[in-house]
Amino acid sequence: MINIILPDKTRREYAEGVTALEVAKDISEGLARNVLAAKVNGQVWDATRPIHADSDIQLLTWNDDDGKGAMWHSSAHLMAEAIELLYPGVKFGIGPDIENGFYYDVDFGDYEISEKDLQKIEKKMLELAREKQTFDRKDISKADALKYFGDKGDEYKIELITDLTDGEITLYQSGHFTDLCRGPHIPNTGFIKAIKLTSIAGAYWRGDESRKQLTRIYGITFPKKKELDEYLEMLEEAKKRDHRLLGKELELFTFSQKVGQGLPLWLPKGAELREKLEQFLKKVQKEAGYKPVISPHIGNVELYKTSGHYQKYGEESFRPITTPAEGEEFFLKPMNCPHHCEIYNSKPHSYKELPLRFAEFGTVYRYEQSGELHGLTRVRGFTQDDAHIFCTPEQIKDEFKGVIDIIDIIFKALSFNDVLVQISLRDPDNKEKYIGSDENWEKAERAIIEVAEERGLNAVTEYGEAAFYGPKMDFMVKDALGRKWQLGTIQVDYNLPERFDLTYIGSDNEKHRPVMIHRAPFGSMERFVAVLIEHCGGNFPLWLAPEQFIILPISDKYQTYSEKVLNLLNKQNIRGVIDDRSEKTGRKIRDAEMQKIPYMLIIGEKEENENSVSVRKHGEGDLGTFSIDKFAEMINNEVDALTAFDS
RNA sequence: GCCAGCAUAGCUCAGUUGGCCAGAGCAGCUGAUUUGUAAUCAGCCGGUCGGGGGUUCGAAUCCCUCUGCUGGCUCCA
Repeated sequence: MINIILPDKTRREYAEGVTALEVAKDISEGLARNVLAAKVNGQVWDATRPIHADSDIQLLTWNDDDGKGAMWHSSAHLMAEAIELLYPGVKFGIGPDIENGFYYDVDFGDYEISEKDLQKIEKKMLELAREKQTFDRKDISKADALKYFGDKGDEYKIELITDLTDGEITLYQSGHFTDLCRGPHIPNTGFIKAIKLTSIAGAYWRGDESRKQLTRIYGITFPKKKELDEYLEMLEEAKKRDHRLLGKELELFTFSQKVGQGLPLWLPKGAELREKLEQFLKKVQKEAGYKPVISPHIGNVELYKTSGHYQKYGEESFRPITTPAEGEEFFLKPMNCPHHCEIYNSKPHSYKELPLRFAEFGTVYRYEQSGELHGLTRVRGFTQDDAHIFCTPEQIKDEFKGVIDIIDIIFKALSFNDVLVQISLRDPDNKEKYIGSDENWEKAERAIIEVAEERGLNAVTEYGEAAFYGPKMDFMVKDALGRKWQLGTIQVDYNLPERFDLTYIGSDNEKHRPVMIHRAPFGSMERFVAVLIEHCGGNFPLWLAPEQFIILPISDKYQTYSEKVLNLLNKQNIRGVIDDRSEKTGRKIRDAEMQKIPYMLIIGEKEENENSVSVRKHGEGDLGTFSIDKFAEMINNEVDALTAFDS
């Protein structure tokens, strides 16, 4: 007999060789029907795989990420089976589960595969799923595995097996399909009730562009048809919120082939929005003791040789600009920090001045590969809401706190309520990869971890993810559709202070090396605005809306009064316009609704007589009649509610 | 950068197997209308069909090439 311990610490006795599924059945039939896989002593296992020793087990269902993983990984096998039946002789690469579904890389040989084939494969998959094929695990020796795939002519699997250790190789067979796989899998394919193959694309074998390109088919499956429908609806909604589409519709930004790819042009409304964001952050930063600095868009090659960026990126970036007479070389600045280091170096510093915080909305240019460019999220010219904090190692913790406060204020003002944090530390087994003293690293890493704990941040710690120059903390938000976006970042840097020979005079009258902290709460204005557009679907919070209201006069008889209202509101810093077209009110309302303008002020005879406005709220409808002052007060209250912060 | 797909008016899109001056709706302009909570009517303007080259009696349509966009891959100081 062996002991099985469940997550609630209850202990049950079973015969050796019991499976997680049998344990589930013993608890309740209903539970057993939902078990996709299990965790045995922290390791993911097939629900049907025998357990031979005392173990802690956790049953995994569709509600667990690992349960979904097992389901999608199994779906990849199911798809491979369908493909093999439909296109005999194809060869398979790898087919893992991913965050939203799964994919399989396939070498289709001479078959021509396009989007149209996906339906056919889906249909076959559903057919096979109904057969409730089990996934049977088999241990196999390396030699036998090589023989099996050798006979099949599957060179990709052979390459994979070659890198594996004999004794650790397993195959899984489901229906007609046998795959090299470490598992785990769901009990049978019957759990897969709804299937959607979402896209098809090329992918290099093992991500290496010198190797053959395989066809990657992405898909997702669900245990219920309804969940697939919801997922497809979410995709539709995401399409509607695409910032490239809304950017065009709401006239926020554009691109021009003539200006150059990846170089965004901000239109008046987009610029208004961006300026509001910048003004807000500037105000917050001023309160937090930041000093504005300004640096030019190019820098001498020597600057980047000192910073080290030239050695690392000089060859694969924009070519230098050369002066005609002297032949001096300048680079478009890819970062602001080298300039800021020289600002620091412009005079000697005392420990009493630290921390020094230099802030700049600095526009930088990076040569991104053309295939990488995407709307505003990946561009070649963008503006970082950058700042560099020069401080002592002891001050790192407080400075992190200060930056986190700023990030909190900003995320709150923009209703990003779901924030995830990643702490990236150095790889403890590979310390020589990093610059800076052991002591300093330990101090900084400890400070970051402590701050995260004290602030109760929803943080995960990744070892080996730090930059070579220091540990960092990255902020991710989940948008209204649950999609994750990486935004702000805080990074400790021991490298640049060294390279630029930054110093301060300590209380001991000796020279010391400051630590530098890079931080950008938004990340870049371009990327942030893109994420914001998609988060709110173009319905910007009132304080950011390029036009907060639009006046809709019933007829041109009320033009004078409309202008008076406009002036009164403008004086209170409320932004708006008048729609003085000779259109019917219904039409003006429709257009204003489509432009997602927060408030529509309808003005006719009644309003003019009583010095009021009739207010309609975007997406909600008629709010009734307000005096101009009352309306202004309402607007200002709404703005204050989000943008107020404690300094 | 690589693979695949796409590119017709400011926007969204039609344009049969190559064949008469390349079309529609919206936007814009002009006029009429003076309008009360999601589209008033009429007229007009607007395109060397992404650029270049080729095949053909004839190309938006077929071929080559360049540019850009989209989806992936690789990359991201």
